[in-house]
Amino acid sequence: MDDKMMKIGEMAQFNRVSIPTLRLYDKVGILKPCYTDPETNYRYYSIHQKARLDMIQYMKELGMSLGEIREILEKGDIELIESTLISKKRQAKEEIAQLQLRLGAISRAIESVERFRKAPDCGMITVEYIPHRKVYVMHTDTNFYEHDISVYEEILEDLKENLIGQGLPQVYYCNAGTILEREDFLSLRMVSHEIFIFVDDNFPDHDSVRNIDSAMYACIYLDSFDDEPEYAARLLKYCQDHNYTISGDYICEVLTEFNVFDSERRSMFLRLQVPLKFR
Amino acid sequence: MDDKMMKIGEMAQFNRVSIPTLRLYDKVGILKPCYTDPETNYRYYSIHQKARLDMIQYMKELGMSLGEIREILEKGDIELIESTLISKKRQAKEEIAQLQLRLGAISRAIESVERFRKAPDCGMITVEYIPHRKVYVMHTDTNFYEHDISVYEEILEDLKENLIGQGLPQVYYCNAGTILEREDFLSLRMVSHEIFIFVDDNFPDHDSVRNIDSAMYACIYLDSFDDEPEYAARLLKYCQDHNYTISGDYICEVLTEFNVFDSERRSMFLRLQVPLKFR
DNA sequence: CTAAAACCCTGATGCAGGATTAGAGTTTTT
DNA sequence: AAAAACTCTAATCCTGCATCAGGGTTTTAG
Repeated sequence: MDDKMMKIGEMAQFNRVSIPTLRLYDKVGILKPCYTDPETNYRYYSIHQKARLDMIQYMKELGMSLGEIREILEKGDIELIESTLISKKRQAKEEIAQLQLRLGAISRAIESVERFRKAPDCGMITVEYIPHRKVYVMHTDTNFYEHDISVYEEILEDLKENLIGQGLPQVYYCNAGTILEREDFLSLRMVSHEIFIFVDDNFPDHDSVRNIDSAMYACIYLDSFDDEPEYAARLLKYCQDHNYTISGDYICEVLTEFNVFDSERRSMFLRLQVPLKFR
Repeated sequence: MDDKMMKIGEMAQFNRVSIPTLRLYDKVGILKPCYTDPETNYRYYSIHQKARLDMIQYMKELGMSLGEIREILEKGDIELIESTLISKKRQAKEEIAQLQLRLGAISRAIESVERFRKAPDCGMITVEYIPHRKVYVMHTDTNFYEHDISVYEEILEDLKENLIGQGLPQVYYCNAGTILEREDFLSLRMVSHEIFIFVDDNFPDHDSVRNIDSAMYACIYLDSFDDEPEYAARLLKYCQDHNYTISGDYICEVLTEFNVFDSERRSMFLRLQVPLKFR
């Protein structure tokens, strides 16, 4: 015989797999040693079995589970091979798409952290240019300014449900905010029935998607939802003192939200803002 | 108290997670219920804990493990958050790259199956146009035509090692082949010291990478390595009978290789080919 | 030839992030 | 008060191995 029998260690080294792996493959039945000593249970492999091991490794690289590999090897059916490959292709595409979304989300999170580190002090008022943004808006029956935090949590949960219902990845859920109509802000009536989250520019257009035009904004920074009415009033006073013309709706934007510092409540960093029109 | 205490079931439903998940989060210490009845061990959650659960889910979507999440939640350190995010970003990119390669490999495998299904009979001779191809070549000291299959297996293993050494994904390993110099083929000397595999067109250029120009080829199909010399002779005779001018090296190309049909040896589908020059 | 080194065996456990189930206790509804 | 609905702990399962522990086998060195 030209068949040089190899013990499991040689076989493993020859194919750059581990010994436990070969034993596992034996157990699940995808690569049985061509001879097993009935006395000692030692496994002996033939050089020809390398071909099969190659095939197994190749199929694994294609993303197949050992179960799928076994099925294919058992049936040896070309149709099954093809249908499995096609399903693996779809799967790989889906995973890539998922990871792309994740990557985007991570990048936004990193940006958010950066913003947090360089955030101005609470109460600081600025006038700054804010580029175009896109938001996904949900209308609510209740005015959450009238209620306590638990209502806000519920509404947020509704928004999440809404998004998932649209088949959108939850990963967009990060920075939520609210919108107050211009007139309400001007008279400091804290009444809002709109909650939103920011979405990518390439987010598909939709009834619930609203574009917020770029503009100069008067902004005030704060770090708690509870203080919003007070800070909104300060912002309004600032605009009046400077004779600025408020040209659109008021936005309460959650810049960052790290629930890591306080296990009890949300700890946030907010920016209240109103668009201005000059001349 | 405006704190409505929720039992685990309500909390789970409210946040669309499973009950075992909440229990797990309790156990690993990333989300402890705000009150646990010491008599019954019932867990009671506050609505405010939703924020933290949101954060956990968000971090999970970013690809963090529960251990990493715990670390972040425990330390609440912005530096740690940022470094974790950055490492997750790198990780996600790597995974995407891996999946892209897999996707390409799957597509090639599907093509290979297609080719197998529509393959001509053994012994069929054709003259066909074959587009440009790129191969990764390895030179060998031994002439594997002189030896039996085990030497071929070893050389193949060397090739694999070679590829991995280059940092190339093993997934390219699929269709190998051999090259015979023109003169050797003309006198039917089966002597080859070159084994290769096909690589993508965008594979980086390299000493070992060789381009095979597009051309018309005389081809013969067969399904076993053992018959190669006989079929090579038939191919040569065919070319001579038709007065074709052989313009380059002979290639033995493995079209498909399914080690699923025969657990003992490689079962393949081969195409022997020589480029022709007309006029 | 014998002792030591190197190998091999089975079977158990661990990893991650839960799902599922069993058996027993608790709360809520009828 | 009984039944239904809920909760508890603890165990087991999933994947694809890695890593023991405890005990046999083969090979090599002296």
